[in-house]
Amino acid sequence: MAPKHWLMKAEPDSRIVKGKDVKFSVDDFATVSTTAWEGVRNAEARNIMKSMHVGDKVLFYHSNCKNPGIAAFAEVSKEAYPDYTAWDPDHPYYDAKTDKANPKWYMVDVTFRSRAKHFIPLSLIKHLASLSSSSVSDPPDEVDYIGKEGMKAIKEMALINRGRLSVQPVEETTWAVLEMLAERGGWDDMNTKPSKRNTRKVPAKKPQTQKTKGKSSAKEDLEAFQDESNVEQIDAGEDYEPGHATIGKTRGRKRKAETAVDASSEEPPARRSTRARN
DNA sequence: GCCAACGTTGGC
DNA sequence: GCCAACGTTGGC
Repeated sequence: MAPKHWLMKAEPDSRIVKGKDVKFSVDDFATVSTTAWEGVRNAEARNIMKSMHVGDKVLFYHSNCKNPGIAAFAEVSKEAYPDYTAWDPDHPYYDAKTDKANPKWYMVDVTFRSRAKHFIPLSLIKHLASLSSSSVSDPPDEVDYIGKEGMKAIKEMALINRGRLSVQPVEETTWAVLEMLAERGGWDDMNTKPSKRNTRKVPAKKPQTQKTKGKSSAKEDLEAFQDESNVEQIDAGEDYEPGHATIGKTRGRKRKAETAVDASSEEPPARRSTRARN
């Protein structure tokens, strides 16, 4: 089967959780070469990882930092196996509600391939996405090489529409566009920042209740991640065992959140938002 | 550090 | 099974 494409977020800046630094930057990644993507504690992201195969392509994304964006290219090097860090009480992402007899959290191994020659800032991606708000538009001159199709592909990225998903699918054409951007660059003199005014502004603010809006959009593509079928227990220590540097350092995967979801059995199909938006 | 967006929990 | 309250993500 042709390799699929994904985007995975890590935090390049230091952040201490339970006394441990969860930072994992592109430099850290290049140094260790292969890392166990532990710490994902969101059911949808976990299910997506379970659907990955060796050889699938991964975009390594810098999140929760000054300049978020795509920093490197990587590849899945080991399919999903139980995330043993969930059972370690001292680990930043320990989850008391899961046990070895019935693993709840999984991780894959990801191997570094190359740095993006031109770091692709989220601000550029968002800027391009905003240019074609309604109809499909031509790209700015600086990145005209991505074409209209490239603009469309970017606009449909989960990164734009599902901002909080830490592990997300990337369409093949979108991958090609991003690869091209990383290779050619050209936007350095472009103003991709939203400019002064606060883009996130929303009219009347109403503390709660906002969840009502319907953004139904791009979650359709996320279908097919239900999985069910339990990846059977695979021993976690094949390439490096717990306690090894890779783990000691911990990366900045997603934090906790989530739970419930499966409880007794494996989750129901594609549960993304449970409820939330409608 | 703020806070909007949105995912999760728990009462009913 | 709905939905308000709460907690987290992550851009800015």
